[in-house]
Amino acid sequence: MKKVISDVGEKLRAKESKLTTRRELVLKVLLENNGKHLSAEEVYNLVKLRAPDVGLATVYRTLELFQEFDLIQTIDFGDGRKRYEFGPEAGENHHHHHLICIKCGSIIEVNEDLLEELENRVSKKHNFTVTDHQLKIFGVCEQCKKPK
Amino acid sequence: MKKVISDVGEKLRAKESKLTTRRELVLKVLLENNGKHLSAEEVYNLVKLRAPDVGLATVYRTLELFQEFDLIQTIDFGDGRKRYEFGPEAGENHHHHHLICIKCGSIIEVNEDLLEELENRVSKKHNFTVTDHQLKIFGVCEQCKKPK
DNA sequence: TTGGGTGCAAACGATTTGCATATTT
DNA sequence: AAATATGCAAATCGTTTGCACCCAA
Repeated sequence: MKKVISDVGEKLRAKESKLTTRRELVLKVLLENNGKHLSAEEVYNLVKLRAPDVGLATVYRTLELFQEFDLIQTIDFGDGRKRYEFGPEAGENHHHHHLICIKCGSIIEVNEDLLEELENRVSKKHNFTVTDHQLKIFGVCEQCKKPK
Repeated sequence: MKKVISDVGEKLRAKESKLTTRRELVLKVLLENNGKHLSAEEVYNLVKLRAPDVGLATVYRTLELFQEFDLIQTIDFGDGRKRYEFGPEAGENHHHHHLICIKCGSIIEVNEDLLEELENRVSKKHNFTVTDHQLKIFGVCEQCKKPK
């Protein structure tokens, strides 16, 4: 993790930005909760545990900054707030998808990427250069199917 | 279109709701602009042309009602507002996907659905019953690739 | 007449912004 | 010192809600 942080530091410095204590904390929180799809407020609360005087605005600004640097990705599960996750590893086409349970709201990550063929077809047909994609699959999860 | 409207009327009446003049106008606007992914405010403005005294709230309430009746679907292109579209034909698994140009923001609809195999795999693996899915493909559209 | 439907304005919740202050180099 | 970062509070923006009035069955 140290490596990630210093790498990020370099990236930021390259564009006259600083990796301040606050920003580093936001980054750590994101790293430590990788896969949890935190909302801005959740990040804020976690950061506040270690730096009780942070402002919510700083968290938002930091998240925006990280997005500009392609360090994090935002996802929208349709619950009215954006969620943030670290990665995907820069440049990689390392997509993962989400199963969203319409009963309990839980999110399951799926790491298979079977969209290549579809993408190829589509990009030929429409002369569209694909850079990214997002797939959300809605349904009912294992837990919610169990009879009680 | 008349048929659609009267069908909708029946559907609503079946659950002690009424297809009022206002609601019919909202429905017409949606039908006439099928494929345009209107936002609530856009619908509102179009309805206001024919009924200058509508309230924005009514439009929101109507859109919500139509959703409950599965008449329309909402999509979120990540621009901070929900967008609405008529269909898909009730019950059908008639999904279509969207190509979103990251330069000009235009949306291209794709009517192929090649996700079945992926869905099958995923639902077996996670014991997840799929009810719906949403695919957004980001990239650069034909227009935006043209040198000027 | 009775219950839903509607407009208006106020309320909301997530996010953004202005500004004066604090921090980093 | 110069420039960026930050906290706070106020502002925004899309959307929702409370309420008094309106309308259709």
